[in-house]
Amino acid sequence: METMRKAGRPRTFDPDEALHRALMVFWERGYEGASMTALQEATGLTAPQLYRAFESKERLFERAVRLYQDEYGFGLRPDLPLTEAVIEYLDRAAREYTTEPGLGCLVSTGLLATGQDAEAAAATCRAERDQALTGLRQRMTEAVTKGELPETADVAGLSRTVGALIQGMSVQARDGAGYEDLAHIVTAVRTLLAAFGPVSEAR
Amino acid sequence: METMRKAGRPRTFDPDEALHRALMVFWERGYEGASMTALQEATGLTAPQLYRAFESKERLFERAVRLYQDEYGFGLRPDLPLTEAVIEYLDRAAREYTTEPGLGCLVSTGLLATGQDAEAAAATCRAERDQALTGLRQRMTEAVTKGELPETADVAGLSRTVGALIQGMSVQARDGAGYEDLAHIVTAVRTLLAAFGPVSEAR
DNA sequence: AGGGTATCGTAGCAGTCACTATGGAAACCA
DNA sequence: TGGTTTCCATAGTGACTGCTACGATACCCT
Repeated sequence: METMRKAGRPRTFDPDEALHRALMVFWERGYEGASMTALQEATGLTAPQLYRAFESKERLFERAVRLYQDEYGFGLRPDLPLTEAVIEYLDRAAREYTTEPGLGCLVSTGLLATGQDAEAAAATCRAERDQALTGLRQRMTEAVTKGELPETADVAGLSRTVGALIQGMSVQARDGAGYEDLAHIVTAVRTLLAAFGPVSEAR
Repeated sequence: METMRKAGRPRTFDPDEALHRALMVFWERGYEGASMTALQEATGLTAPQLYRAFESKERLFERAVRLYQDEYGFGLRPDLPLTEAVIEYLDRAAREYTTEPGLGCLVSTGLLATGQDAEAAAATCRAERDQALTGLRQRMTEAVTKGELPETADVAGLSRTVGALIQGMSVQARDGAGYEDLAHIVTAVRTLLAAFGPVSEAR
């Protein structure tokens, strides 16, 4: 399916590629730390080009976050039993956060404290974090109804705990931790969860 | 012990109070988000007053972080058995991060991604986080030699895990979580650790 | 009283921020 | 070919950034 030809002078650049490069800058430096001039240099574009294609720095950031979620985002695998899914989730985070750019998670540690001018961008990240947390909680309530977890299980607590671990791993990845460092966390959690192995397999 | 009287026109303000108010601004908005004008307004001081007293924005931030650690910082209580100390630590974090300003931990979530001009301030926070992690690890190696933990215990893993939980709790506090929310994490961890209760009490 | 010293308030520094006005150029359709 | 549309590149915009020169002022010590 070909994109409809439109009138007017055609673009001389690929917006998707520009967005990807902008994402990398945001990922590395955060929203406030990524100046428009830095974004221009990284994309090889002029300011008007960026603004015509993405409207504003905030919108560009929103698009970048969406691209990040599409390209690098992940969640609990639905095809695994809950405890295994949690372990796989944490291990995947340990791997993803420490490989390639090694900058942790853009959403988790991207935008936490800012000036009031970046309020909208901060809200974008906050919403994304809330959504991730909600996803965890939903999966766990499912697990209770499926009998994977006992009725007495503290769903809110477990989901927030896993979320906190992910976010903390992102912080540590930003501080230079490698996979082998974060993998220790995964094994520690595995050991802790192993004590509940019989529970997770009982119905 | 009186502070030595010195020559020159005396200060018309209390540097400690100014530092405290500056800390609050940094805490709320982060290093980059806290503009000098915002700091001036919060302290009620002029720019030259701030600069004569604190040299630069970076040094002011360093001082603020040190004050933060003195005033709000905490660690594992050495007078408790390890597992209890961990629980107390997490519960205290849940309380501290969500009460008063409710902004989480300045160090954990203060400065993660920034432009290159804030590199020094970011290094300050990173060093502080490393130190916290080291403190946890030392306490746990002690616990192994004391027999509180088995020789096979993964000290690096446990310390990083507790650190990650703390950092994650700070993120969630910034996102608006209250004590009751974070307390769920504490109880979840307590439940998980309870499975190892016999271990922590065996020698 | 007068020198030494460190503060004061006013005013403004150069540089960067995100963003845009403007006129020409390259595609479309009639 | 003319009209329309959308892009291009150049060159800025005002507002804000962290920071400081400057002359006056208020304390100490001799």
